[in-house]
Amino acid sequence: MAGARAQRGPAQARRKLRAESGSLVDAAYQEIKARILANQFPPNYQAVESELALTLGMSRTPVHEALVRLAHEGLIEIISRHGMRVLPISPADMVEIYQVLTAIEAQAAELLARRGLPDEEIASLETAVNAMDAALEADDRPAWAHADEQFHRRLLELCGNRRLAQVGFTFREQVNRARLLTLPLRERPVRSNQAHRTLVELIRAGDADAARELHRAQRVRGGAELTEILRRFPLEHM
Amino acid sequence: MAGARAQRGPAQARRKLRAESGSLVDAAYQEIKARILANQFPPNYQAVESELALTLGMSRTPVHEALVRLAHEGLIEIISRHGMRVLPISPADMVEIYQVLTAIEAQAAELLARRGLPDEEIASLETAVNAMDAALEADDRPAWAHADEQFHRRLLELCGNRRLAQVGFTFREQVNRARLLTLPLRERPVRSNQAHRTLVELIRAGDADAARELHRAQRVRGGAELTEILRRFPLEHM
DNA sequence: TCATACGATAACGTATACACTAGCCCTCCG
DNA sequence: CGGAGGGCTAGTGTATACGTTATCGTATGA
Repeated sequence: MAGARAQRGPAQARRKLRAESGSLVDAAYQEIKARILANQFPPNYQAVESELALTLGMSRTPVHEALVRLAHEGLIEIISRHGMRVLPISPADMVEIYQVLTAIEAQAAELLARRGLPDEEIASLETAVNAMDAALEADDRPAWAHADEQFHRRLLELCGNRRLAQVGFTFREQVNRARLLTLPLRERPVRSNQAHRTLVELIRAGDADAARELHRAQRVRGGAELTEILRRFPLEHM
Repeated sequence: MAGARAQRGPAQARRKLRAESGSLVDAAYQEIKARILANQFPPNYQAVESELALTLGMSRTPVHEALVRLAHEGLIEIISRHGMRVLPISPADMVEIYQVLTAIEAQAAELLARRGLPDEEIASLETAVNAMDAALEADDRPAWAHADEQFHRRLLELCGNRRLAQVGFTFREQVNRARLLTLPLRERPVRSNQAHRTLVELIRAGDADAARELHRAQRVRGGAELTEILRRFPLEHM
C-alpha cells in the first residue's frame, strides 16, 4: 500500500499545518524559506520535490507551487531534472540587491516624511533606534541587526505605499540571508545609528527631500562598505 | 465521457501551446496576461479556473499556477470560491505604481550613467527619443507611447542590474494597462521629449547624480499630471 | 413577508496517477 | 580500451480524482 502513509487521517493532521498559514502551499513556502534563511538548507543545497514533500508531510503539488514562488523571488533555482538548488549570494548579487533597496527605501523615507503622520506612529521608529543604541553600547551585534531590521520594516510599513513596501520586504529578506556572515566583519555601526536618528527627525519635520537624500546616502555608504568586505573576504561559500 | 475533449492527442496538440513558451503554465500565464492587458478580460471580469482551463484547452493545474503568479504581480485577485477577478486600477493604485517606478527608474538612470557604456549602446536610447519626437510632430499618440515605452525598457535593460530591471518591468506593465485610457487626455508631451533627450546627454556625460535627479523630477511631474487627470475623470471603469 | 437554517452544489486545494523526457549506465562495436 | 548508441530510471509537468467547504437557494417558522 504505497500511499498509506500519506493518508494519515484526512482532515486532522492537516489542520496542524494549515493552522500555521492557511494553505499547505503557504506552509511549504514558509517552511522552505525559513530553512534557507536559517542556513539549514545552505547555498547550493539541492533537493527534489519528492524529498521535500516527504519531509514536509504533504504531496508534491503544494511543494511544487511553493518552489515556483521561491524561484520567482530569487532564493532558489529550479534545475530541470535535478530539483531545486538554493542559490548562493555572490558579491555581485548583493550589490544589485543593495541598489534596489537604496531606491526603494529612500522613496519610502520621502513618502513617510511627506505623510506627516502623528507622533505616536513615528514613535515606533524611535523605539527601534533606541534599541539600536542600546545594542551598540552592549556590543550585541545580533540585537543591533534585529533592531535595524525592525526600523527598516517599520519605515516600509508606514510609508503608505503597499507595493513599495512589498518590494522592499522581498529584497530585505535576501539581504538578511547575507547579514549573518557579514555582520561580524563590520565596523561598529556608530554612524549608522546617528543617521537613523537624524532620519527620524527629518521625517518628524516633514522634510521629505532631505529624508530621501539622507537615507540614500546612508545606503550608498553601507553598500560601499559591504562591497569592500565582500572583496576582502571572497565568500564563495554563500 | 466528460474528459474526452481534453484527451485530443496526448502529445501533439500540446506541442503548439508549448512551442509558444516552454510549459503550459507559461502559456496560460502569457495568454491570460495578454487578454487582461488587451482589455479582453476587462477590469472586474471574473472567471473560475475551470472556465479558463476549458478556454485554454488545458487542465486546471497549469491555470491555477498561472493565476497565482498573476495575483502575485497584482493583475488579478483570487477570491476564494469565485475564481479570479481582474483588478481595476484605481487612482490610488496608479499613484503607488508611479512612486515605485519613480524610485526604480531614477536609480536605473543613475546606474546607467555611472556605467559609462560605449556610445553604440546608448544609441538605442537616442533612437527611441527620435521616434518620440517624430510621433509628437505627427501627433501620433500611440506611436509616441510605444517609443516612450521602448525608451524606458531600454533604460532598465541597460542599467546593468537585472533585479532592478525585473521590478521595473513588472510595474511598467501595470502602468501600460492604464495608459490606453489616460493618454488621449494628456497634454502634448513636449517637455517630456526634451527631458528624455537631456537625460541621454547626462548619461553620455556620465553625470550619474544629475541623471537620477532629472529622471526623478520628470517622474514626479508625470505622476502629478496623471493624478490630476484621474481626479478630473474618475475612471471607475478601470 | 422576512429571516434563518439546512441542504445541494460548485469551486478550490490537495493527492494521486500518468505521460514524457533527459540523463546515466551498460553494452557493443570499432 | 574507448566511444557511441540504446535502454532504463528517476523526476518533472500535466491530468484527473477526491475531499472539504463556502455560498446560494429554498423552505419553514415567526
